[in-house]
Amino acid sequence: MKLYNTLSKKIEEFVPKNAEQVKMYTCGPTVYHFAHIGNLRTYISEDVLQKGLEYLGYKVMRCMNITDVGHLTSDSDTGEDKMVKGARREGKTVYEIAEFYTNVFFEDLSKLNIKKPSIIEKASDHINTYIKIIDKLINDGYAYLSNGNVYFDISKIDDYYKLSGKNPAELLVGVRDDVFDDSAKKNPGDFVLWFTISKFENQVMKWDSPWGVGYPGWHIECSGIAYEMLGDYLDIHCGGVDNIFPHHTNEIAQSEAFLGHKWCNFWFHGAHLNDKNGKMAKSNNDFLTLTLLEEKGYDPLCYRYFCLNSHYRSQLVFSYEAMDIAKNSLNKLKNKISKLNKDGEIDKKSVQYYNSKFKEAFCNDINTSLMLTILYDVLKDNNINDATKYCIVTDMDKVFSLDLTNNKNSNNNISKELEQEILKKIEIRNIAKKNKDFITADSIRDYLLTLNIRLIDTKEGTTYEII
RNA sequence: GGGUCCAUAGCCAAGUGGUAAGGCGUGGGACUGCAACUCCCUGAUCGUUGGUUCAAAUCCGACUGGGCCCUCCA
Repeated sequence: MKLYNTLSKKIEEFVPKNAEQVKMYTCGPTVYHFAHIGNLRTYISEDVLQKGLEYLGYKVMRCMNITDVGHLTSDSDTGEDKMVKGARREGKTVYEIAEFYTNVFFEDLSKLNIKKPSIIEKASDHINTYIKIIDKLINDGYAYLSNGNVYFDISKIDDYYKLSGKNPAELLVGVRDDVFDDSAKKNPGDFVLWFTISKFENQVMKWDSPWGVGYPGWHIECSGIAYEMLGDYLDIHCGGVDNIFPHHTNEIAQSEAFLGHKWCNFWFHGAHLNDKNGKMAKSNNDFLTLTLLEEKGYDPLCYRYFCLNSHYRSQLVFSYEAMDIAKNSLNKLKNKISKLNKDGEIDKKSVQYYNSKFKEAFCNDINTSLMLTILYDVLKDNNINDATKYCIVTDMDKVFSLDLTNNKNSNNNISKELEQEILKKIEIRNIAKKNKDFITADSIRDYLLTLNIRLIDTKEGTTYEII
């Protein structure tokens, strides 16, 4: 398949080291707050990537970290740990905060039909690995101790800026106001591998290390977990574009210095979700959560559809108008599919034809928009029967994961009592219609609509559907 | 200041040199007591401007307008 690689800035043929298995690493959340829907967009993109690869026949071994420690508001040694900040905000311990938001995160994934990675590791469970790596980096001259912290010396790496494409000579350090120059660093771009207690009095999670009691820097956790769980080589590393610099840049520096060889061939980055004013970020405290969307009447899968309609490398602008469109489109789509007659002989040639079109679109740098178009093409195709269409749709939904064939609002899901009541009302309405008492007839129709039950009048009689 | 990406109909969006996919909406029609649902029909020469080419939305330049990054962030 063809996939854009941030490392080369080109679309390349994706080839895993092992022909059948893909080792995929995904940067997970820092569990100090709710995930916002922009965060979730990246996980949706990664989910489509994983499922698409599986659709092509690969076995995907996917690992994700949960950051529950050592993630500072700033990477210089000022600022405050996010976990500590979250804990103080809510009057809980950092452990409670981590557990609570980890669970909420998994619930969000589940609502969006995102497959949970088979390997999920907490940052705090791999301290020994970080220590082992840092120790070797110091011994090999890549890292140094200064003012109580261990720093990575970026001058020891030839192409440190390769992933980010930045020009070091023109890079301004500390463009942002809240970033301070750390005089303990040899180079302004050096980053912390291990903090000691001397820097933070209020850090709760801390461990003993050869350099004193403290905690790991943010970047080392992904390198450590990936190394321990997936070994010396990665096929693809994923994350949001904001991670390109510095997080992924630093991961490459650490991991390759430690391993002594190239670590990961492919870097996959999802573009951001913006609102009309630009970036949606947690820091402005006014971010949209999946729960909020649900409260406003949007099924989480509408959001998934919304994301699938655009390309993962294009910035996407969120608006309620766009959500309404997605909701409407998905409903219509599901409605059409639910009316397909599943009985009949399946035309294998057509199945194969559309499968290959579908794969082709996926293999073209994950063109989800085109994949959806193919789905619509299938439904419109007059040369194939319903059973064949149903078969193809079911197959495609392995990647889409939009619950296309299982309608939650199916009429089967209502109680017998309600069903009886509806049928009785329909009967009364029929009589009213016969007597040209349209006021009564329409009031029944309107009443049922308030219960999200829509009457459908056909020549054969009146039926209903749950909307 | 440096870097980078983008600009296609009302909205979302595909398109990677040969004369503009798809979805939603809108308008019209069929159906209906009226509607809803469903079905049929319906729209753009691709930000502006130069250039390369037999041929450009697609390549190059300029301009305009945006987004993002430059150690919080998916």
